[in-house]
Amino acid sequence: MELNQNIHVAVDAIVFGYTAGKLHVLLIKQKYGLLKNKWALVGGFVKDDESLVDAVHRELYEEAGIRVNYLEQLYTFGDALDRDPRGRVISVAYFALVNSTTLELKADTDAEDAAWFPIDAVPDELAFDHAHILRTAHQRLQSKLTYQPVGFDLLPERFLFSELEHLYTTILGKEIDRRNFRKKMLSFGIVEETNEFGDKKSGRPAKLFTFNKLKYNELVENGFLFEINFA
Amino acid sequence: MELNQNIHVAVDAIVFGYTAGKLHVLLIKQKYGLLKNKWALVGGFVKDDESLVDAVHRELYEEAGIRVNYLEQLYTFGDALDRDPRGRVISVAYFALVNSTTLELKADTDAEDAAWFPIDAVPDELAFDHAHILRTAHQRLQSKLTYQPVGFDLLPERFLFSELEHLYTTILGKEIDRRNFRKKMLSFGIVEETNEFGDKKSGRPAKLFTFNKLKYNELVENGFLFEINFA
DNA sequence: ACAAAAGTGTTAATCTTACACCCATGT
DNA sequence: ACATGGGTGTAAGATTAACACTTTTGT
Repeated sequence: MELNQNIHVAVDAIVFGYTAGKLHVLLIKQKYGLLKNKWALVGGFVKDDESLVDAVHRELYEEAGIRVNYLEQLYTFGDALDRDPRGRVISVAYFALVNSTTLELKADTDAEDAAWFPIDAVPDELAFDHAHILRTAHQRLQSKLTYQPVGFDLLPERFLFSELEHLYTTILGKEIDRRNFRKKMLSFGIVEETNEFGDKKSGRPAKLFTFNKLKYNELVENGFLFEINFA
Repeated sequence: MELNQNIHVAVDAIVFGYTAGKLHVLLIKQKYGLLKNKWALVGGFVKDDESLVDAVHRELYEEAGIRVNYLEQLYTFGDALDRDPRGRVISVAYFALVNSTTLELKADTDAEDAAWFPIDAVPDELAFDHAHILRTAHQRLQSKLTYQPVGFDLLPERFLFSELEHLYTTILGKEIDRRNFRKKMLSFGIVEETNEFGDKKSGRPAKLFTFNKLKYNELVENGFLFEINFA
């Protein structure tokens, strides 16, 4: 095309994981460039013959060696002309969730290091406008939690009800009535009791539950809306 | 930057207006190129030194001579590599609303013609993947209507309650209980009665109402959530 | 026996739904 | 007087919110 445009297109992924009862985010320490040694979101330039999602998956794999559980486009950051010191770059940001069982990471070419940070302990200064992007993603997660069953994508396939409860209270930063929460969540019919028990240090043994995604999709077809709120 | 990337960045705007009791969308007849004479959304390439929103406003002004009332980023379309026959182009799509009082249009350089189409009578074949983008935007409008007071951006500053009612039923394609709708809408305290009357052909004269945006913003600060649903 | 977390019901208050008649104007 | 759309209240049903004690296990 003869058009003389000099704008570059990147993708960035905000990957959330829930481990040790805390929300974590995946960051990469920059290996080269002006921002060397700063922490940044996983991301990079899109190839000419590659779709945006493919680019995200590629970067996630190359830079951190992970496959995500949930991925959706978040927002395209392209209003600040100087958001990248190397030139005009717009970033299509994606929001991703991984379930905490395998948080294995392998550092690779583009990254000196990849690590999970608790959301309340990310480095003060992130590269580019990534602090801003992260804030946006965190808000999206919070609101999404109430009207889409994304919490399950952060938990292992089998989980304790108390873990689910705790995930909600931690991420939303709100207290919750255990009885009402359980009643409401079970009333949807998308969370099922297994007959296994989780292993815990103390207290009464607790059953493991699973999320029935097929059932959920089926209900959605018929106009079901997931919604979980509490004062 | 030495990076050799050959991806172009465009913006497109889906502009909705509500006139004559119907939802309309703004389209432009292509003047040049392979898609000459096809109808398309307002849009074009982003300049190197221009933010994305600025690009949208510029295109809206250049191609249709309008200023919009509400604008938000919708989605970035960049997965189909062949969505634009001219090369690899990703489009950051914006969702816009204009209030129906002034739907003046002036055609200009990039467009042979600009016109409003009723949403249920858009041309069968739109340029690029614009039919798809339009569908996405239409869904966004429908869902947004229920949890954000965007309906007011489609109406004149002073409007009849029946117009508001009608806007909801038309756009959502649902029936509605007039009494319950009015009660709920008024209960928020963001719609105010003026002491003027609208002019109508027949029936009892009806008061004009206004949307108090300041009040709404104030309420939102304090955690208010607009929500309007009906079976 | 005690510490720790799991599991479980009821009631009051609020919100939602369904429903129909009178009112003010123009013709 | 009649046609047209505007304006209004109430009661039943559904949902949400508030609240505390018993159970099962490990130590």
